[in-house]
Amino acid sequence: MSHITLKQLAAELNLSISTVSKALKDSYEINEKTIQRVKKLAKKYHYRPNKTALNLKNRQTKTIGVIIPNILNYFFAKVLLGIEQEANEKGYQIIICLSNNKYSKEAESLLLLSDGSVDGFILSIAKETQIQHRYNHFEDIIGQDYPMVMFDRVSDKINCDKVIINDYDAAYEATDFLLQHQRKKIALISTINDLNIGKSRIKGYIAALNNNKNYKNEPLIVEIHQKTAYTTVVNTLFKEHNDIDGIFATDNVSAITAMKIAKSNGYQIPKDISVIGFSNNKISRLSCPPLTVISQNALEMGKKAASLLIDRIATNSTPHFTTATIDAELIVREST
Amino acid sequence: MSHITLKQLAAELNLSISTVSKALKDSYEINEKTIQRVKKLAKKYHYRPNKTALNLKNRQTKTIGVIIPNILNYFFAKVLLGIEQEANEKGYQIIICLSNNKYSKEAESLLLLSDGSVDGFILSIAKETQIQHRYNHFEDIIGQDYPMVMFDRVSDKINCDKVIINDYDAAYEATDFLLQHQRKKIALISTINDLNIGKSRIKGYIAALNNNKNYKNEPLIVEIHQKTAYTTVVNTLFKEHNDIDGIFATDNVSAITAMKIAKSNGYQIPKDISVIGFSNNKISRLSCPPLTVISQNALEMGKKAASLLIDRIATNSTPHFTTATIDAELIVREST
DNA sequence: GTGAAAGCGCTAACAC
DNA sequence: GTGTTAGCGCTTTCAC
Repeated sequence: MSHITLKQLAAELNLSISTVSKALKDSYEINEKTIQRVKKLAKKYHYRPNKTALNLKNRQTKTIGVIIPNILNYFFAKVLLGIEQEANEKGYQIIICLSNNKYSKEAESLLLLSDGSVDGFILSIAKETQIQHRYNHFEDIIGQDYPMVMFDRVSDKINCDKVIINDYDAAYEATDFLLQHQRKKIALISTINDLNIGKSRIKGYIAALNNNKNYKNEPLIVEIHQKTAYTTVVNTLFKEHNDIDGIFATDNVSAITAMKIAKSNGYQIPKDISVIGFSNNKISRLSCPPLTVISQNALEMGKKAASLLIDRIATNSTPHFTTATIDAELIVREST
Repeated sequence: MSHITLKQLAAELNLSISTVSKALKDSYEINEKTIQRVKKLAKKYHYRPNKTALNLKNRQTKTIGVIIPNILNYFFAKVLLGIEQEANEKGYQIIICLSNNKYSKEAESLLLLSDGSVDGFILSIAKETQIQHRYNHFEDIIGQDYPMVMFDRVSDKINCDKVIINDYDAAYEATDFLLQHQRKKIALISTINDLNIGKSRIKGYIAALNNNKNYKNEPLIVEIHQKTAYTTVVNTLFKEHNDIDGIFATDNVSAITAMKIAKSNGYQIPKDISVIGFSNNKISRLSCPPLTVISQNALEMGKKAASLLIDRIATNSTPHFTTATIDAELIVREST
């Protein structure tokens, strides 16, 4: 990190700094021989323009701040992959902050990076933030004219570009798929009831049931609030409703836990009970049986978020914000 | 991003820039009343010192470049989590690049960030890089005096700080555990034979077998080279060796595939066959039966890597590099 | 064809 | 107690 500077090159060449700078850019002003001399020495010392100096001069960093609730979650990891690909292609770097679903960490990250460290933000709202409806930190950032794109977990309250999937439609489709397969009692298991996306999925589930004339049962919704509670909650569900023949879970840990318990209770999958999960991650492919899921197309979401942000950075004037919807997709495997 | 500057504050207050700067820092030189006036206005405009300007002035970025082979891999994601935690605590930000196990992307990332964008690097070598033994890009970076810490997939050829687990010992322990449970024919399945860590794990496996006087069989090592080949390779293994009663896999997809095939062939787990995987990830906890694994303590690795790097950045002189070994741990579940 | 100077936003040594 | 100046490394306008 003892980088050579224009100043040092200029001194060694007995030229001025500006001449060296121009020579390196093949300026028409500079004598061809000088250009060669300069380039030769620059090469020798592996000269590269200092990024920080350029950032200061250009008043931009070509860097995007990405704030993600949980990097161990396959969905978020894959969105990040998409963001990184698109950003790199457009010449941007990614600074990553992990909110761990905490409001405080999210707010702090936003604050730390809003000192000119980045040109804009891509984020998905932390669970705690969404539960507490504390959006002031987002408003602050937008108030400072930082471009911002929210994905997946977004909020109506915030005015910015967004990338989402249609959770309502996806849940509707999943539920309807179960109905098409003559399922008579379908339960929904959700760990994310506090989130807007969780609420949309419930609505889609209910709508699908209501729109089906042959379906006789009431919606049956089970909430899981603690990581430790999966097994007990699902056990209770099976105990109280031993005629369940379909499960739609808003996450795969729930779905797979349900399959395990169903199997241990003697159900055959998918003969006696069908199960659909959410997110096309590794567990869904490796579970037994492999799990039918709603795939959110996380890579596309990431790419779209990045391209929206970069466009916004380029033309920071436009007043109209867009909400892009990425198609979700039912991937049918052996659990249905 | 229309940040207010000292200059603007100074103009509005009819003071000089340096007075404003000092006032904001409670300098003893400045009149208390002036300090208050300055602070009030600064607060009003939410003044924050421009990070880029500070970086230029201080000749450091307080940013670490992290280059990771695959963010969808739970192990790497968790290491990243550890790096982020430690780095944030010490006031550093993380720029992330994903090499996708490609040499070209790894080299390019290193190049892009070595223009003063970061103060140092943390990375795990891309698979392709390790297969091709192309380490010139690392040497370049070190030659430029950039501090660098490698974790998990490291190379003897490169002189820098490292954080690893003892793959040999871990594999030895896993194999020995199977031997203690009277397993008579233990196979090793590896997807990472090209990697140094893969080779160490094989050595540990072989050593454990050799040191056990009662073990009669030869080491039985199966390599998987393509993502599509898991099922066929494992099927062949079972066909050729129907007396296998133990499997140690260097990754969990192999381990779980093996369990699936074993089950479908009528084996009971762990009665007829025991299986051990590598990495304490979600799949290992949710598989049926839950998989016994070697846990690499990824979070600790990340933290250690970050703290090593930050120490190195602080005192860039020291000539001696350390290799920290993080304890791996056998987590026993129901597959053994 | 080359160089001086200003400026990006900030800090700090040094005047006054 | 306040201001001037130089400098971090670079680009670019304007002189010569």
